[in-house]
Amino acid sequence: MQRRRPPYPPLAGPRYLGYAISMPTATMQDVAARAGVSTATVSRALSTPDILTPATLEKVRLAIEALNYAPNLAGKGLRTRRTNRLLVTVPDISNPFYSSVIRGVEELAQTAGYAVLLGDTRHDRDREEECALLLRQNEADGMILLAQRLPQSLAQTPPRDRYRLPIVNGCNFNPRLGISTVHIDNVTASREAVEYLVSLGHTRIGIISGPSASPLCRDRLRGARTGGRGAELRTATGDFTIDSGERCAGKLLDGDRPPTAFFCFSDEMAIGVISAAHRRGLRCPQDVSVVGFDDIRVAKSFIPPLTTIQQPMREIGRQTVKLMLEILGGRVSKPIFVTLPHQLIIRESTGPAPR
Amino acid sequence: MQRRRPPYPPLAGPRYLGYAISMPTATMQDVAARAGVSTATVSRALSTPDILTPATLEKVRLAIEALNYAPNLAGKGLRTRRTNRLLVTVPDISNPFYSSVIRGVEELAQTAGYAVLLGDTRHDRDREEECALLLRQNEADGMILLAQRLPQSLAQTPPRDRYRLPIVNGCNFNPRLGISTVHIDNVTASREAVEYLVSLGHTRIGIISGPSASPLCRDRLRGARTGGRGAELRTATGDFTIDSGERCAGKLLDGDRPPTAFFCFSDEMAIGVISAAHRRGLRCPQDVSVVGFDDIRVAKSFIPPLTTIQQPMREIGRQTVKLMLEILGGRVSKPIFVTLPHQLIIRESTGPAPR
DNA sequence: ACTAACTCTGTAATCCATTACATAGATTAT
DNA sequence: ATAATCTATGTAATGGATTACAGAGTTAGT
Repeated sequence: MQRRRPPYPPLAGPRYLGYAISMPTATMQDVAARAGVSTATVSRALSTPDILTPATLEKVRLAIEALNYAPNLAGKGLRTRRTNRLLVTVPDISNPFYSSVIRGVEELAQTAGYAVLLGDTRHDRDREEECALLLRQNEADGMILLAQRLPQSLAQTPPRDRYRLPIVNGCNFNPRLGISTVHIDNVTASREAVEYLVSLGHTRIGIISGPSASPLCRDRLRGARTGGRGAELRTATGDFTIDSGERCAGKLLDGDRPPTAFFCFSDEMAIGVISAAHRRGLRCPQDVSVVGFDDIRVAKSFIPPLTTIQQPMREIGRQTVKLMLEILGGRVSKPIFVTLPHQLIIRESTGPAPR
Repeated sequence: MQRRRPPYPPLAGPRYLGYAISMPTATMQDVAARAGVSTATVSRALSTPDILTPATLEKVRLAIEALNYAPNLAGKGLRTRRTNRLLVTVPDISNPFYSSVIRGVEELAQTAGYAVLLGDTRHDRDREEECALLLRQNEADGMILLAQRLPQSLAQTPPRDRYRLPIVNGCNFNPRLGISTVHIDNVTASREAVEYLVSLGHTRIGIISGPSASPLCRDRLRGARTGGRGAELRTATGDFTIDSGERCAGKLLDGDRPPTAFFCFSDEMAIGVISAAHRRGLRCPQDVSVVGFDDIRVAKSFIPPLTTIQQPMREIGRQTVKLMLEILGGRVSKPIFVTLPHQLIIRESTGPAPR
């Protein structure tokens, strides 16, 4: 394919080295020239083929084929002010809960023609702000927040207008923020988990929480307290990882009047708790009962299989995208709160309290 | 901030709804106007501040501040032909091995000023091709392949020129492809794992492999065969998930002369194997020994803690990015193969063969 | 047969930032 | 003092695609 000679000297910088050899990218102009039509027609052939004469369409099709043309999305995005990209922020991508949610996000995003930009914030506030900046720089059409904290820049918009922002929150439900959310009923779920432990006769229960700043954890704590009224609750704060679960459990188990049951805000922490107990010669569920949260893949194959609160992780991801599409389509006139069902799955990590 | 009135009617389409209220995006022209300079100067203030007079720089700084300006990356990318984005394809983001590698990718990419585009291919070939298309559409500067198969479009470039393509392969090492790779020595690692089982006295060993198409699995099979010479090897093919491990183990355990030891190509499959064994009343390691692969987070806290081949997952991710940066910088003149160290970690899921 | 109403394409402005080249003003050299 | 050399900025072309508007060619209406 011939490149038109630019009447003005092109950039001196190196052109895409890789492409130079393998994939000389044809532009729409090249296609237009080869098909003997204008670029407008080529553009229409791609976006609104029906309004073209079949003969014209065919000419364009052939030229596209011959040149192996693929539209440059930067050019398109510049003009349309759409990137067809969604930014997803997570505190830790290697956490199986988040990676499952992301899978759901990816699935629906892809179907809707969006690519997914990943922002692993590593629990770092600066990194969260950087991600928010990406949104302002038009790197993405919208942002799905799975990370705990909200970007500072959000604060500039008054709460009652925030529903219009292309921002959807996953998991952390806080109606006062005014942004749409997809979540489960954390209060009820936690209450049920602790009630179940109480019903097994446990009177000293350890609660392994997550970062206390997040609404999610506050809700779960509230639910746990309601469910555990009458029982003796001891709380420790982890960060959802196995290691933190192990650490927290260690602290409680080595203390005075150790709990006979634990309710953990993630399955990974539950695994850490069981592991810590195991190391101390305590068997699960005979000596300690453990309830997790999420029902990650490994939960049902762990030994013992974990009793846990199941969250529809993939569905949470899908629904955040669905909400986002509604917002981007301008079809939303108030914040929308989607509550998905959870379920207490009773397996073998829980049993009657030791007498 | 005043918007200049366009001499030509702007697009009718809806402007970014979300932004309309909260973040009216200033352009470089707005900044230039406010600072009383040209856009060229604003651009220079951002990219080469030293060549400007301190006074000018300050004027621009103030204007940027006042307008809360953030450069539009689409415009920038269009001109510079750089996106500062890297595409990473994975067969399954919810697989903890891949999500850990991605974490490493994210880390270094971010440091180098790149954003990460995620392509979860779900083991689907069409989806892989779609990702490859993204590269041609200038959605990303380079592609890091963690997915098994190589995109069809790669075949168009002769192998000896492929090192220039902005494509780096993670894990799947195949020198004949001609593209740079980061990997461990899968042959040796597998040999060591099986040799270790043999040294424990096991003579019937089950090998739980992954998709046989991938070079990675072929290498590991080869190593396993070398290490298991003399022993009786039985192979089953899974897809790295817990469920497939369970299924494969079931098949071998329920068959004739069941293995007393298993070597699995992923920790998740190892967990599946132990779970399947457990269901059949077989204890690990007393009745069956199991060796996994990867050393994912849960490995050391599983019960029993898994004996496994440790891969430096984060480092693999980081190194792929490092390689990519070299390629994008044009500093590479032949394919580069990086072999990172692995280590057999002996924990408690392996023991002497039952007599 | 002649105008009105459509259809299909083309022309050119536009999105935003970058940068080659031009130029005004300041500095140094002779 | 005059020419030569720098420095700091501005002007305007450019990247690639989209689309409002204009215009040529058809078809339909009276």
